[in-house]
Amino acid sequence: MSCEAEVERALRASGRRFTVQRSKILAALRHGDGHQTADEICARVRREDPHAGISLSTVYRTLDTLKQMRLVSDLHTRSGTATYEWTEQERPHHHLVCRECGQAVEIELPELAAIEDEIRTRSGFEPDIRHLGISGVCSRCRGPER
Amino acid sequence: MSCEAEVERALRASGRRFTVQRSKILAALRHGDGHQTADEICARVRREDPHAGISLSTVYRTLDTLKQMRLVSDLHTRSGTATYEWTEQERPHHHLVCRECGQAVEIELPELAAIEDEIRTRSGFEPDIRHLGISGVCSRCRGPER
DNA sequence: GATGCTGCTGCGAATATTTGCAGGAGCACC
DNA sequence: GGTGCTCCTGCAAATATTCGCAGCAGCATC
Repeated sequence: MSCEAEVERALRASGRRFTVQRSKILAALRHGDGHQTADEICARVRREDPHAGISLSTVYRTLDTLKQMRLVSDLHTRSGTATYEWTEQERPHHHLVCRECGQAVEIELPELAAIEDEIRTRSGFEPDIRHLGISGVCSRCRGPER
Repeated sequence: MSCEAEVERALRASGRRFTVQRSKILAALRHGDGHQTADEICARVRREDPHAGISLSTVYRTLDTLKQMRLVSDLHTRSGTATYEWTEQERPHHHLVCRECGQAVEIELPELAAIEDEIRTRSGFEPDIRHLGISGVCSRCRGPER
């Protein structure tokens, strides 16, 4: 899913439309450095194409759509602002979010595949564990105490 | 941690204070049926004690504090409003949140303990996987399609 | 039981996010 | 290339959540 055409196909396949705005948001998502807020995405779109303004609502709505299509995942840290990132299908990863300092670190957890199977078998729910936000305390914040 | 006195002790131990407001929010959290929004908690406090009003900011702030103390966990579904619940330390559980209909179902996943160890060993991060929101598609929403 | 330090609260304002509605624009079909 | 059906967008308003600040209230200490 590295090419815009594929996203377009996916959108069409689910009865959605491929619009100029969506295309631009897509580009912004992929040109960005991973974790961007809705506001940043909006600003980036405007920067890359100063003429075509785009409304923040549209950014939120598009992100929501892409989230439902699993092309984008979001992360709520303690900062009060959610960040979004393009889901690299090649390398799923998760985030360890420190409860103390709010820092988020990436980690890969291939072991989770087994849990997915477990859920699928036990409840009929089709889980999508490709981007968890796991809370806890990072080693730096734990350090001084113990 | 079923008794108010214990929470009081935990608060004190971390240099925080045990206030009337916190006590009431605590009660509301435990008298409620599990998943309440900040607004509902605020309303419940006011209902149980019409005299002492309590501000919504305080509810949010207290929830944040309790979250940091791991006594409360939150869940963001697609509805745009977060819900909070008292963390039953006796029976950790997780939520399967359907991407289509937004419904959240509880599930127990003791297998996650192994993943916690894995994270701890590999990164020094002390994870707290006691209440995950796992997104996916529930069996009901999957049903009609296939 | 008075005092002082500092965390907590309430309030209002600032942000973040969602939603209703009317008009515009994809896209399938002719 | 025109038509119609819907989905999508922009805007503004509604909600949800956080934050700054001044005053109040725990709690430790005397």
